[in-house]
Amino acid sequence: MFKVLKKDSSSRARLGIIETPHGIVETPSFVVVGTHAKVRELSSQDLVRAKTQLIISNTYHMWQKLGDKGLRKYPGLHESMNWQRPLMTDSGGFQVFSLGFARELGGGKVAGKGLLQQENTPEENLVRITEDGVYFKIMKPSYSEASEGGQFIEDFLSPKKSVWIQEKLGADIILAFDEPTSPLHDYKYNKEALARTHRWEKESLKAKTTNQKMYGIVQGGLFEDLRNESAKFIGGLDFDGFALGGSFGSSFSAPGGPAMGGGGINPKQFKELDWVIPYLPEDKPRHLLGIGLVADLFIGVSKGVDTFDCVVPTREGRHGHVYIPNGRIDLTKGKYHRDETLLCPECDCAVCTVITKGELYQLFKDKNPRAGYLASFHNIYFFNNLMAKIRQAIAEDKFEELMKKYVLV
RNA sequence: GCGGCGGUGGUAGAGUGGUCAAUUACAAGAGACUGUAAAUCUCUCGGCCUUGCGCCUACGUAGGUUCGAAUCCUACCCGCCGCA
Repeated sequence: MFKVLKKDSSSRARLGIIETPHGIVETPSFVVVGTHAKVRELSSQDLVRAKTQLIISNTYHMWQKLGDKGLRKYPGLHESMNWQRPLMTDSGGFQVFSLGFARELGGGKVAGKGLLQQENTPEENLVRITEDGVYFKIMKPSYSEASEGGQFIEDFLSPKKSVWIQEKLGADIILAFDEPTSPLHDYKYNKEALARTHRWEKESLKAKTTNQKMYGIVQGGLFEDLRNESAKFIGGLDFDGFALGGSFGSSFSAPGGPAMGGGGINPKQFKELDWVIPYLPEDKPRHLLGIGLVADLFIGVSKGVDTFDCVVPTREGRHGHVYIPNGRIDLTKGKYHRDETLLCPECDCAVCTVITKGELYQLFKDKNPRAGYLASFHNIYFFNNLMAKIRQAIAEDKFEELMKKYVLV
């Protein structure tokens, strides 16, 4: 399924190919997030034009959307999305965190960073974790009506159920069901959660009845010995690939080096990767879950990560932020009102060659959906293209050189 | 000309004696966003500064009543509507 074509001489970076029934993925690669069987704003044609190789959709959300009945007669993500290229699905494990402790404790999975509303306004934890699986508190029939009547029900997601759903969705690569913890959780809780996650992952593997490829997920939070233990345990199971999940230290999310408008970062700080990757089999792909700012991508690659998924290019694009070679610009700022320069002159994507910053500014001000569409398109292209540059650099033994431009001190 | 209604911060529009520098929305400014309940969320938004529940100037203009007025009274100016 996975072939390493070349290893970088100065780092753990590697060039590879993931083979799937729907084609290959050249790695290192960025994975575009299409949670609801749709990358927001973009058509599958757009995604191809933006050099997308692999899309990740979500088990929990598709399950909520379709129900068990709908899933039984679902034609599969490939057909539904009109995407005949590689696909993967997340197991729903992340929602155990994002709808649970992320709401209750505040903050995101990267230490010191928040999901939205990081202020001290604890929200209701919608998740009840048991040893066998997770109960999600759902407002039905719709969120808006729920506030009046308070019609809540609980839906139960277990490793077995997650795998069942993922088999109905039919992605090429599926993920084991896990429980990510918050950076705010202590050692004791992480240890308990890790034991649970390890058991759930074994159950996930056992529950699989198709020939879809399944990745195991390494957890362990911010604790070295737990990460080690998890990498050894999960790495020793018969998964087709491995994902790194859960919470990460605050070194992630740094703006990067001068090329990205930051002061440079120290790769030694990204310890969670060093703790884990040496214990994972060399001949299987490694995916870093939900991480993907530009600096993170470079550091991840240098430490041996093959694929990354992240909502940043699409979400921030919709919010008016566009990634360019020397950082990020906010197109909703008044200074772009009459800016007649192309969005990103160095970029050869379908948007940048045509539209100016001023035009995009106006579209954002008009709340024209086209604004988010164009910005998302460019961002995805930018991320995919950056990964292509990284692959080329590894092939030409110039990875370190390229990384210096973007992230190093 | 007479009568009625109304003139509030960038805009719209609340407030009809004290808790009003004034609800709210929009606009504007700043920030956040990492396996997407996220085309979302947070903060600022009269001026000044020692950023205090501080000082000053403000609810068409000018006076007045009152301990106290965006709120009541008088005159004037302006706008809309009706009648001549």
